[in-house]
Amino acid sequence: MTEKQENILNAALELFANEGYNATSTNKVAKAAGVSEGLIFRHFGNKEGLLAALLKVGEDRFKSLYADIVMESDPEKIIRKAILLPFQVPESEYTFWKLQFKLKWEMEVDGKEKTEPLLRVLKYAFEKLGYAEPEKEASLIVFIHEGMSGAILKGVPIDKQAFQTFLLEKYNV
Amino acid sequence: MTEKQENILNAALELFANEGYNATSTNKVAKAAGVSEGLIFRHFGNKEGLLAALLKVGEDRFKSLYADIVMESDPEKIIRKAILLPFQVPESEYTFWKLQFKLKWEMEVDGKEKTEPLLRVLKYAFEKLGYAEPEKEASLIVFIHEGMSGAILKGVPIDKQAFQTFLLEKYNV
DNA sequence: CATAGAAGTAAGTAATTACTTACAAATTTA
DNA sequence: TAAATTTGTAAGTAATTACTTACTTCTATG
Repeated sequence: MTEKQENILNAALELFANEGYNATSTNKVAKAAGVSEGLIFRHFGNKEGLLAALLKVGEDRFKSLYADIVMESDPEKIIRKAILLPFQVPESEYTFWKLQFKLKWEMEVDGKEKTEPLLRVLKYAFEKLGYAEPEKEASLIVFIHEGMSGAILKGVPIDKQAFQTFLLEKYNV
Repeated sequence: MTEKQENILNAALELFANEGYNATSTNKVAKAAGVSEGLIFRHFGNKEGLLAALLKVGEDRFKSLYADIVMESDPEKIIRKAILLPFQVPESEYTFWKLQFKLKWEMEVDGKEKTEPLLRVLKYAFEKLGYAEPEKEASLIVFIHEGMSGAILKGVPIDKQAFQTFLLEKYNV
């Protein structure tokens, strides 16, 4: 991974996440990266390849985000960790997650299968704790995640610390 | 509003909502509407004007959606109606709402001020009912709305009837 | 019915798009 | 150090883009 290659990826991430994939030309990316346009195609084949390279990095980020919680066995801790999840994303990664959310709507990158392991472990946790509707409780957590994270990433001002406490108390965890 | 004008609006709605605004050329809209491309510009000025015309229709739809709940004074009924809100959107309007969600991410159409009246009335209701954190409870409802509606509009299969009951019981309304 | 204005079209336009090609410089390998 | 490969660029390309122009057809009204 050369320096210019990283410049391209950084510029593309910034532009795709803020202006959108379709609204960002390869020309714009090249200029922002301080690189000739041809180099993008040399390294990534085509515009989609550039996006794919960006999303590849994301896979690991998803896994490391879910890893800790999926391996947990104590149901209360599972729910606690699940609730804490969106609050633990460092602000330095917001651009990346904004891209994730944007693509979910701009392209048909569903992300449905990405939340699937989280849903499964949450369902298990709610089951163990005797909730009447464990599957729906699990979905509800994910919906809250999506709604709240979407708002945060779009810049709606939220007292994250206070909201985190609010949710933890709601679920007694 | 002539017939061809409506054809343009219908075609644009369908294409913008499913393929995205930036990914849809005026040429594509014209062909889908069975109309010359020039007619789009005669009637709507430019591509943005076409989008604006589409969103104008939406304002009324927002208002009629919120009207019933904002005028309610009984706190329990407010919460009940707020929860029912997303479930009452007829499937025939899904394309329109998909466009709303898509634009929120594709352009910087925030929609923050659109949920503001709902937030206010919900905060009032939770206050009256003695909830400790009425403002956060209100936000939570909106987050659930956004997360759930997003999933539904993206085609994730959900038993809407069952989930509606689940939420109503959770809030005892 | 005459005529003005609105509705509609076909065939353009310049600019931008994603992508290529031909070639040079840097770096690795033998 | 010579050869091969990789990294990089400048200047293209054809296709597509949003939008215009010049013109014709419809439709309402005095």
